[in-house]
Amino acid sequence: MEIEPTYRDLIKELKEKKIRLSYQRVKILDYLNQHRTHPTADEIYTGLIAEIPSLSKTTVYNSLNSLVKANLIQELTIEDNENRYDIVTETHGHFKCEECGRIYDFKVELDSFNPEELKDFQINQKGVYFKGICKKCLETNQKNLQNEE
Amino acid sequence: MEIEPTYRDLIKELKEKKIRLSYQRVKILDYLNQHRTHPTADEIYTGLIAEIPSLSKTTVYNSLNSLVKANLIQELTIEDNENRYDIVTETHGHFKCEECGRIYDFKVELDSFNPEELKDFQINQKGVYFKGICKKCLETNQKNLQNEE
DNA sequence: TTCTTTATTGTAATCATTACACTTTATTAT
DNA sequence: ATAATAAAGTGTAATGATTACAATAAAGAA
Ligand SMILES: [Mn+2]
Ligand SMILES: [Mn+2]
Ligand SMILES: [Zn+2]
Ligand SMILES: [Zn+2]
Repeated sequence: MEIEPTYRDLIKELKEKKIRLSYQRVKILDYLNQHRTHPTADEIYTGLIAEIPSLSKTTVYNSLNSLVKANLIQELTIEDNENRYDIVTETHGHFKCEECGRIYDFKVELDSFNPEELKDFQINQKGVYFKGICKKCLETNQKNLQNEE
Repeated sequence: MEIEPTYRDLIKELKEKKIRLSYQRVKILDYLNQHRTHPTADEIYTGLIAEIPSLSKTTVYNSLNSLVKANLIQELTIEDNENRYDIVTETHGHFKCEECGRIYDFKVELDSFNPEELKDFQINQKGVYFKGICKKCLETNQKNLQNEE
């Protein structure tokens, strides 16, 4: 696979971490870049299997773990039964709708937030997860109520 | 099991939700009240099996789910492979040490924080999870380095 | 007590993720 | 370029937390 020049230094950095940017991994990265829905490993697998018939689900898991370790992507643990992946590695909040399951991004300023209780702690990662019902679902519910009358 | 008078109104509220405060559930609640370490279902089971030899792990899971639904306890999803439980239901932050696994509480003021992106969303729950290395582990690491010299 | 509902228990099933052994591909040395 | 070495991909089996299910027990209502 031809690699664009802009990726040169990235690849170099990965080489130092001994993480190769293989065909499969680039495709997974590309999928995450085009699908900003915070997909699961299974969704990524299903989305790529047509284009890469040889793809193994194990490869998806292995690749995602490598990419997380290289800090190219972020792993989200919102529900206990599924990990999700995000190509945006900067700290931001995630809202999961308990009705439709969609996950929304929102801005959160946490750089300046260092709680007293964690003084002298080394903080590596900050996660903010909200749950509730999204605007779309609230509107749908409202319409259904009106139709029932 | 004899129930203390202070629980009277609580039990009434639970009755309305059709959730009975059985012997096992009270014991689980009591365990969570005495062990503020955010234990897993398995840790609760192991901690109670000596006192309640008939206890089933399924009961622990069922009870925890009922207590969460009744909002008597809170479910924490920090890592994907284990849910943890907290008798403190007020919103607060959790720090998980990546070295020793301990989970620390910290204060977080989120009542006033309503991100622009979630305008018109119904927010039911706010979770804040930090990860890193705790003070104890950092100090231990430091000592080990000194001894190696 | 008798009827009805809810809870407990043990076992089997589920399902996301990982372990493992093998093959393929990429990198390095000769 | 060829051979040797290291990393990655693949398929299948294992793992492990959680849930489903059916039978039994306990609690509440009548
Ligand atoms: Mn995101
Ligand atoms: Mn807590
Ligand atoms: Zn929704
Ligand atoms: Zn620690």
